[in-house]
Amino acid sequence: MIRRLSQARERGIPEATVARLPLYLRALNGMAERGLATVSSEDLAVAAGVNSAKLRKDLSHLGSYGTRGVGYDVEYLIYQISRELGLTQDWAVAIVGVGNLGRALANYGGFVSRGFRVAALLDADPEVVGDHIAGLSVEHIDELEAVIRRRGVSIVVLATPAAAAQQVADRVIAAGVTSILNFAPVVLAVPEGVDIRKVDLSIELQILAFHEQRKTDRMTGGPAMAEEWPEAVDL
Amino acid sequence: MIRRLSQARERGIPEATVARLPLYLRALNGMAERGLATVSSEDLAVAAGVNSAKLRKDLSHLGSYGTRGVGYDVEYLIYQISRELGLTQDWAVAIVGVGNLGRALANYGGFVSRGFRVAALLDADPEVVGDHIAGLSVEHIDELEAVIRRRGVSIVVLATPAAAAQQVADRVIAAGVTSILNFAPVVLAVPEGVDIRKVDLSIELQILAFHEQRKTDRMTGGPAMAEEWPEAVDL
DNA sequence: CCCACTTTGTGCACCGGTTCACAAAGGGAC
DNA sequence: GTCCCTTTGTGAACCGGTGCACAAAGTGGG
Ligand SMILES: NC(=O)c1ccc[n+]([C@@H]2O[C@H](COP(=O)([O-])OP(=O)(O)OC[C@H]3O[C@@H](n4cnc5c(N)ncnc54)[C@H](O)[C@@H]3O)[C@@H](O)[C@H]2O)c1
Ligand SMILES: NC(=O)c1ccc[n+]([C@@H]2O[C@H](COP(=O)([O-])OP(=O)(O)OC[C@H]3O[C@@H](n4cnc5c(N)ncnc54)[C@H](O)[C@@H]3O)[C@@H](O)[C@H]2O)c1
Repeated sequence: MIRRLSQARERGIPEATVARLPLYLRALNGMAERGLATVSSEDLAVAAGVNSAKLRKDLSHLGSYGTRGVGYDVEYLIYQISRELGLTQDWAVAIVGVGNLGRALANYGGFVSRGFRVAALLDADPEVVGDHIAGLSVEHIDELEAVIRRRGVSIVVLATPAAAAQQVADRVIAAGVTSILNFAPVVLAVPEGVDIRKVDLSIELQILAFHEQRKTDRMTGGPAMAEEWPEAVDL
Repeated sequence: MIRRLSQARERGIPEATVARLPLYLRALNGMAERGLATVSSEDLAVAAGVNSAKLRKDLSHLGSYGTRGVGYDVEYLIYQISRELGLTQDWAVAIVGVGNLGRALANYGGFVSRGFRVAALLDADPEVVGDHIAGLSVEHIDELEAVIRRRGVSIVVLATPAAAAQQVADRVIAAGVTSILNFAPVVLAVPEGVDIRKVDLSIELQILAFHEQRKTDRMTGGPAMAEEWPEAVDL
């Protein structure tokens, strides 16, 4: 029986599933706070905003933790998902680039709570170095490698200007970090084995604008059916 | 010939393509600045960090703008992508919730440049209302509907605490907005026809942690092959 | 102990998206 | 005008992911 479970979990959870686990975890935490002991896939799916079959399939990748006819034990599922995501240990995060965004991130309490700890703030600007933010003193970028080593930093958040991001990423990777969350609007080139995730406000807005345009086009009849666009367009 | 193009563009660009167009646009802008007149799919693909076949297929959804044997005209392609994304008009954006994050966003110059204009800042805290940020005065949330109407706001950025997000979203949607960029860590329930995009720092970090754990597991031999997990785990 | 009811876990068909590989198209040299 | 070279645009195979639908498993009541 343990055999069957091991098989189910066979090295490798689909990427799409991994991306949803934090969502389930958040919904479950809400339920735990409200004192629910068990939850059905249907209810949890609604809370997480997904289809219940998808939810069950996702959870089945971790093992067989539900009880047919009953549902899932909330606390136990929280534990299993947390463990799968690696949230049972805590992760030291460094923020590089302490400007508008870097400060907001440093002051943000929301992620300190769940396994992540801001362990260092780094910046190149002598004006900024030494500032105290969220209980930390901003250190100089020259200290990067030393800080990463000393504090056991394993995840770096990049909040520098775009022009500096690649160069900082190179140093961070050379120092042994393999997980980077990048806010700078550049495509970072990184060696195999380094995970980059990017958050790009400007892209999100452009995607929204695209759909918004479609919606209003539809309203106003849109571009004519014939004569889709001008024969030639000068710039 | 126009017929064939119209057909290619037949109402509906794949979502995955839409999400990449801003990336191409950014790469193209860099090239235009460096004075390049034309670019091959291969070069542009490298700059955008994608496969060249994918890039060509993406662009083919907009029309047949390349020249075989030569490549794409940089300026013309910039224009076509901008137009497709709806960036030739400018979009009035309101930011609701002017705390740590809202301020960083308001001060951020990066997206004002490309078709987006921060037209209003709104907050519920009387302490914050009236503050001047990035040339705008923070207005009270009670003014929400009036401000949306008066300034022609069509995209709203939500940067309130999670607890307030749904309620603000409801009002914003009731006021006619159908495009929302949500930074609050909640699943928003919205009617059909409203586009929500979310940016969730905490989820990004959790995904990184998952992979980071896998990497270090691999190093240290990982969880034993047999006895995958304890028979029972108390909480 | 058995039956009716609930809910999980998953086989399977389907779908959007990716990638390969190549025919078709255009440019430039002579 | 012809030939060769480059590069696009796309057909087709493939792949990961989704959602339906249902058998299997477990619960609770009588
Ligand atoms: N502020 C936002 O809302 C926002 C939104 C989306 C994206 N971004 C992106 O995030 C990044 C930061 O934005 P911001 O508004 O905080 O910019 P900012 O200019 O306010 O801050 C950047 C900080 O990085 C520091 N820095 C510069 N070079 C450095 C280096 N080599 N090493 C270490 N630190 C260095 C600067 O001293 C500064 O403190 C930018 O790339 C921006 O495009 C910002
Ligand atoms: N700061 C970050 O780096 C960060 C990162 C990720 C996610 N977030 C999320 O973004 C949101 C904002 O974060 P923050 O750090 O800026 O929080 P914050 O508390 O600094 O700011 C929130 C602001 O929203 C205002 N507000 C509260 N209720 C409101 C309402 N009903 N209408 C209008 N305004 C209202 C508050 O007055 C406050 O000014 C939160 O949901 C947070 O979880 C923040």
